[in-house]
Amino acid sequence: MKSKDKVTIYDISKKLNISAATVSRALNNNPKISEKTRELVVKTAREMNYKQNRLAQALKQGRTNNVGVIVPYINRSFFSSVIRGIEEELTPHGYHIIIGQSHEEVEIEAEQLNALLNTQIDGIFMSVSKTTQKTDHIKKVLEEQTPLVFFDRKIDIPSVSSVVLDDYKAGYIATEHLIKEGCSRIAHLSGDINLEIYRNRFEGYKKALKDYEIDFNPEYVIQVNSKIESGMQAIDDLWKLEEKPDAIFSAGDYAALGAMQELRARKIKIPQEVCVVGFSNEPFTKYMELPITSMDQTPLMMGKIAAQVFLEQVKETNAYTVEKKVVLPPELIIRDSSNRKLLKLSDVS
Amino acid sequence: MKSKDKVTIYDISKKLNISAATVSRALNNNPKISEKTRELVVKTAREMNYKQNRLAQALKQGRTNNVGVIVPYINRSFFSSVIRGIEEELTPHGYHIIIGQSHEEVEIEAEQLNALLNTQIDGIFMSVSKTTQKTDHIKKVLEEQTPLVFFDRKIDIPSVSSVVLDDYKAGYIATEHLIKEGCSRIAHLSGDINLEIYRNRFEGYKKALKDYEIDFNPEYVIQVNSKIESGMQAIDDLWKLEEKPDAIFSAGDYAALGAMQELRARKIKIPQEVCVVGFSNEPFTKYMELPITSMDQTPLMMGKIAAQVFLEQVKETNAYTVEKKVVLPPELIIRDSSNRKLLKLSDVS
DNA sequence: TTAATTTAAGCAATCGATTGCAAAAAATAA
DNA sequence: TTATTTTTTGCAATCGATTGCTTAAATTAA
Repeated sequence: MKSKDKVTIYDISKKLNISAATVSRALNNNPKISEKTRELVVKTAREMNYKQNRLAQALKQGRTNNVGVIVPYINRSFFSSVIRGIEEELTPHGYHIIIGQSHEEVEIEAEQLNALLNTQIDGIFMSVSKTTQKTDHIKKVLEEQTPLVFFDRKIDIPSVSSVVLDDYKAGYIATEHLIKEGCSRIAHLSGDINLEIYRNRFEGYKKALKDYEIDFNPEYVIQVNSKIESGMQAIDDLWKLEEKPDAIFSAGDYAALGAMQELRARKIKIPQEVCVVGFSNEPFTKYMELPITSMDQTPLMMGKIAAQVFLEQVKETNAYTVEKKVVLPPELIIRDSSNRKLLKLSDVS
Repeated sequence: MKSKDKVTIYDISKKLNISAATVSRALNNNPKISEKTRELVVKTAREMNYKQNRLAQALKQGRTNNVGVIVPYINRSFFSSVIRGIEEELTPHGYHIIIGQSHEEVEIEAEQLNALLNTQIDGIFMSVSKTTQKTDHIKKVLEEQTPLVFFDRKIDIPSVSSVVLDDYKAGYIATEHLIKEGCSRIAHLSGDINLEIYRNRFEGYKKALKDYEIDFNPEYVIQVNSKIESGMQAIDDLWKLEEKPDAIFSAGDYAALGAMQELRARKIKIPQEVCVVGFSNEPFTKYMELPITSMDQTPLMMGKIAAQVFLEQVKETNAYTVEKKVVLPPELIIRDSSNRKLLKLSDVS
């Protein structure tokens, strides 16, 4: 597994009795090289099966054309879709993507970040972990002058760009939708309040209640994680209340699913008695027999835009870092779990 | 975004009035360096916030500690889980993963492969695209002496290791399960026969029929893709037959889902009238109200084992390439869509 | 105290490609 | 034909870390 007898520009230069500098220039279409030699070099390079060593080039030029992406887990529909978006936008520009998972642990996140910086990547995309409170490890990235773009889960640091969903609006829209479906006792299954995104969804929820003059009831707010069980537990808790909710707005699809399963187990009809709205538009929400209304976060788009922000940033060569904060509009995908109107129309089944 | 005033070993050597060689050795725990100087260097390095430039190191040592992974799409539960497995196994060894998508196009696959080779990765993991027939671009990897490990979708090339599922057995088990549930007219929704995995599943299906003395009926075999619609279409076609099937074994979960939706639309009871078995154990199969029986491919495990095979391969320094073919056992996850027994027991709902 | 041996540290080449500056070659003008 | 300008090409340094070989320093033996 060693001694890869790689062809270098020196091999080509020796064969043609010219200097390596000329070979390099010829291959890079430097105008100072005559057409004849260029063609000769290119032809010979092909014949000798020459492959440029991007490592050496990177060392000399100071750029690797690699970018790093750090997410909590890559096998989550949302994150892998964002990565796909980034990849599709960046590949045409010659970039490659190196991925790392933080496993929602800030320590691992810091390690991964450090390792990526060592590797001399040209930029970093990241969605912070739930446990990320301190920002020291992230500030180190900035000290290195490495462009950083947050997506979805950001931390507010001056001069750092980000692409996020308008979670406040999303919370508002979801709640408003439920209100318009005739619900008034709307419970909210919130995510970890440590994360800005969940705070915003919660705030949007409260604002909608206020705008429609519905009293906010703190008992209707339950904190859940992204496990199905926590959604079931939430229903268990809520149904101990005097006044049971008539709608659930969950900040996550898995909790929404758990809630629905528990509701069904209790023979509570969805959406007739209780409407349910989830968040993330995970693939399964669509495929259920009773498809779940959910908030789409347009992950592909998010990835592409994050990539564009990065590209702009590296283009602005000498410029001061331009902070760019992109906020994407959420899109509520209304499905049966909260669609009473549809039910009345097509009362087939 | 330029002039990253990076600290190098030369900066450290200047500050301490020693040579860069000594600094390098000290940082690498070379025994030829005295304890005093080692400590001094390490301490100073930390103070100066020195970060090793892995690019320069890689250039010198001829290894980058980067490996490439090429999959059709990364935002598919199966593939992203395999990648996660590879990542978890390789990160402790200091490796990083660079990913690329082929979009199921052999041309893109070849480009990605080429780009990765340029980047000087230390190895490649790949799952070939559906359109991959020629293997020229893959043989180039071998010429470069770069370790290659196929996972799931492989191509038979001598001396190349692979980690795959025992698809033949999987096909057999799934079919046998259906037979034992009392089904005898078992249809098979097959994937693209160009891929070995689908051929094997099909063969396993046929063998099970044979072993249980059920006549193979070619009319019961329909080729589908991984779209829900093709599963619906398949039912449409099958239900035009004189003798309708009483079971569906789909080589993919999405087609299975489509089939179930179409069956339900036709008021055909699952599993009473028709049993359904899918393949891949996509997350949604579990979350359905009528959960779908599916074949688990243990993707995390597959990724980890592929990584182990790679690690062994690079460890065997001078050895001839050792071809290693790992075949993982499939695991049938039996759920309601094919579980008539359960139905009789707990006839609650 | 001097010679022999061990230990620590430095010199300089190397990995492969790039690029400013200088030199050579070719083309043009005088 | 010679001087001048323009094109081409080459020299050598550079990016940052590593390592074989050599030299210097420290330690031990004589």
